[in-house]
Amino acid sequence: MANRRAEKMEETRARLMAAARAAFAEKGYAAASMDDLTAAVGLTRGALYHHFGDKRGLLMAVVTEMDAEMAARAHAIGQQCGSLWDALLAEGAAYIDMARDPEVQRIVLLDGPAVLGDPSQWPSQNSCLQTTTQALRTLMADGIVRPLDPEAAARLINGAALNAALWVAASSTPDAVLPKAQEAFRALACGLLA
Amino acid sequence: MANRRAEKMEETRARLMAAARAAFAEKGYAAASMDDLTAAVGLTRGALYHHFGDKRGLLMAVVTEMDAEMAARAHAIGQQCGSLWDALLAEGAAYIDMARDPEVQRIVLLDGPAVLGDPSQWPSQNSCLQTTTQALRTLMADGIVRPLDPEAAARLINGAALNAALWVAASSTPDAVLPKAQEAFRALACGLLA
DNA sequence: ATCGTCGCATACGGCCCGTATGTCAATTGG
DNA sequence: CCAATTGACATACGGGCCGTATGCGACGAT
Repeated sequence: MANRRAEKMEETRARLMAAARAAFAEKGYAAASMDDLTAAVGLTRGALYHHFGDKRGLLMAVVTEMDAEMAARAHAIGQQCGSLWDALLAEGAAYIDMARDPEVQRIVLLDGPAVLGDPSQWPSQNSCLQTTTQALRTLMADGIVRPLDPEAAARLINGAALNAALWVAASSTPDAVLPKAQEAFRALACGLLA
Repeated sequence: MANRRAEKMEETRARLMAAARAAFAEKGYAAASMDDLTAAVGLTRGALYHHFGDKRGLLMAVVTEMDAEMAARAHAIGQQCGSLWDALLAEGAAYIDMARDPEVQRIVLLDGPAVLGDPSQWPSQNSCLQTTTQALRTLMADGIVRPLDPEAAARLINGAALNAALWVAASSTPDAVLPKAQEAFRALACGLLA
């Protein structure tokens, strides 16, 4: 069967992406050398260009993967809440929390937008944003949130959370700052209520 | 007098920064060639490294300049408002509006954070953030804004505005989207009121 | 068992950055 | 008024990295 070949191919692909996550997070996108990156998993640039086309393609693959992971995690946390509104708040808080991960911060929040452009136009469609928008739409229909453009509101909410996360992560005392950021986030979000 | 020499030096410095603003805005930081950039104003890389140390130093100088311009402009707009609260809202809206400028967007909002790190730790101290924080502190003392960490609230407000601006700028119909973004911003900000 | 396919390695050219060195004008001191 | 020095800027060099073109060897089809 042609299975053996495909399996191995998938494995090298996964190894390259894992190495990329580590290298991009540690050195930053620009300073990460493709030679070093591939050598770290016993391959060469040939494999990389075969799978991802170019350096940017590799970053896009990594960002898409991480974006999906973040969305899944936030969604799972939201599911555990009673009301949709509480779920929205919880997802925002979870988002802030996840951005404390240096890998997420550097790759998804800093280099991603700079290299790939506006997140809302990524192939992954920025899943976090999509779920938030949908939740807001429902909440507006139920009269819980005041009528606004759902996408605009989702954008601002996510933007606030994102910057809060950056602030927390860059702080010298992240654990002390985190609750302040989350409290301010909750206060801001209440501005959306009807 | 030693003046003549200093004047000429300042002029070349200004010419380099102007060329850098144009090149960084058009090509992006990574893709901007220092050879091309300096040649565009009739100089060589020698002048550049003499004045700014390295490529990053040039970006830092440009960002600092633009950041100061933005802060001054926002502050001027805020001054025209009757109440401090209105001023805060107006400054936020002005911030969103300014970020529609592709130069600001690319240099200050995208490449700046990616290359120089967290904006709140820039030498320019991100003047926008500073004024916002101070205004919030006063508003809290007056009981207009509910008690929160002023820096946290300022961070989130600015973050929301920033992302709104990116969204507007990346939109295919910026003029149609701008009012939606500004309305959503005002709604969010009301969450801070006591 | 042979041939084609393709995943991956190797080789090459070119761009760009940072530094070290050179040069010439302006300034200073006598 | 002139020589020495400073400093702004140009030129030259080395190294690294990316993208592409080419080569090879293994796996799968027939």
